[in-house]
Amino acid sequence: MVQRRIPTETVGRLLTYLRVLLCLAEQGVDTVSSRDLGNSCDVNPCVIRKDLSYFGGFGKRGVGYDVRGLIGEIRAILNLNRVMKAALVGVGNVGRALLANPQFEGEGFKIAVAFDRDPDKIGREVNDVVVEDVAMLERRIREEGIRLAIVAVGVSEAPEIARRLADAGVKGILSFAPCPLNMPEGVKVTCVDLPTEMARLVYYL
Amino acid sequence: MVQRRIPTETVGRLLTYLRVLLCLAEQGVDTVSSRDLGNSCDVNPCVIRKDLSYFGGFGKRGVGYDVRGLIGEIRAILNLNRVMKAALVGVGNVGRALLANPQFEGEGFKIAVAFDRDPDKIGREVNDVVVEDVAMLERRIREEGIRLAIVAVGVSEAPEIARRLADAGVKGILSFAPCPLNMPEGVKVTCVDLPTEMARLVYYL
DNA sequence: ATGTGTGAAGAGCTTCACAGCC
DNA sequence: GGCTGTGAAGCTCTTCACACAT
Repeated sequence: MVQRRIPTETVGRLLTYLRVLLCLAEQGVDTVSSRDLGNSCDVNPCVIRKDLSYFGGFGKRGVGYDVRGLIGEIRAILNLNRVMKAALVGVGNVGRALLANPQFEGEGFKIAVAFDRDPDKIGREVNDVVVEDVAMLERRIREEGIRLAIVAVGVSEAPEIARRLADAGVKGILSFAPCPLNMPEGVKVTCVDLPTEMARLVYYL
Repeated sequence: MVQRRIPTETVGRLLTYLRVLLCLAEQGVDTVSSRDLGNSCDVNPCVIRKDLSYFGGFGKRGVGYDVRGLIGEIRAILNLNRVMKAALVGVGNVGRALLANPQFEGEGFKIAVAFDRDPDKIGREVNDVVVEDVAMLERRIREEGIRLAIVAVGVSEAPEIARRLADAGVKGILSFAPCPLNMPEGVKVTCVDLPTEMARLVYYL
């Protein structure tokens, strides 16, 4: 696996392939061709072969790709072979749903700490995670060496929380607040915004 | 507003601009330059000016863009000026959170019908929407003329539900099930998959 | 026969640089 | 002085076409 120049688009598509491959594996499929994978991912087969060839030849000519093998290769490329600790800030509707989601655990993520400001919630245990006081945020993030966080608080608090997370050493934030977070260089933010996703669909109607 | 050849990327960025502009408007900001907007969106100012110039000159030289005016223009470009009806299938954790989310209403979407298969849920009212039997899906979708749907059911049911929605005339699906839906040509699917978004962040760590 | 791997050609997007306007 | 609007240049990504392996 030689890591050369990788198009940014490729990274996004590798994630799509991984998602579909995990489904195929669960269905007991052993081998998949770039054509079949392309159909499921809505991606041109040429693109798939090119994407994978950036990292080496994982397929067998005349046959296709070994599903489990390819899952491993893509995980290696994307640094997903270890379980990664994450912090959750805000244990409301969204936060609780995330804690309850078994998919995270299954795919290499572990919500190791959760914070809220509500005294009624602090100390409560949700899915093996004890909710802690948000005042402890910086200290606990540093203690646990956490670099990934999920922000599930309101718009009025999100920018402040994000700044504190970044100061404490967090490098990646998944935010559910529909507002800009203005992070310093080196901190990557992904905003999960459902009305925006709906609007994107509208454009293609 | 002349609609020429628009890069696909531009559509995605227009959505980002819109999100940030809505925040600015709420903060009472009247005017914004491509540089300031670029900082908030993490996009090069040149790109913003180019994106907007595909549709006409919305800015004032030496000044910048009128925030409210630009919101209107982008909404017009993306066909977001009418309230759009949507269907929700699956009133579980995620489904209920969506029904409770006031953001949808505020941004031009109205969940007009909701379906579930659980007899205990059918007939219940959640945020002014009565949960209906999923058996009525095709009929109600056609009656309401709905073209947009949110799929919040499990992986085992999602492909079947999606197929039924497409057969009933739905053209855009926002899915929370982490599996391929294999839709026919002409139906656009967006998959909201949080572990995948987390994995994307990991790559940039 | 079937399907991958890959250089080369082609398409599309981004950056540049500066004219034009406030 | 400041900022937009836009052709042209530059670059990256995608598509093509075919050699090569099974």
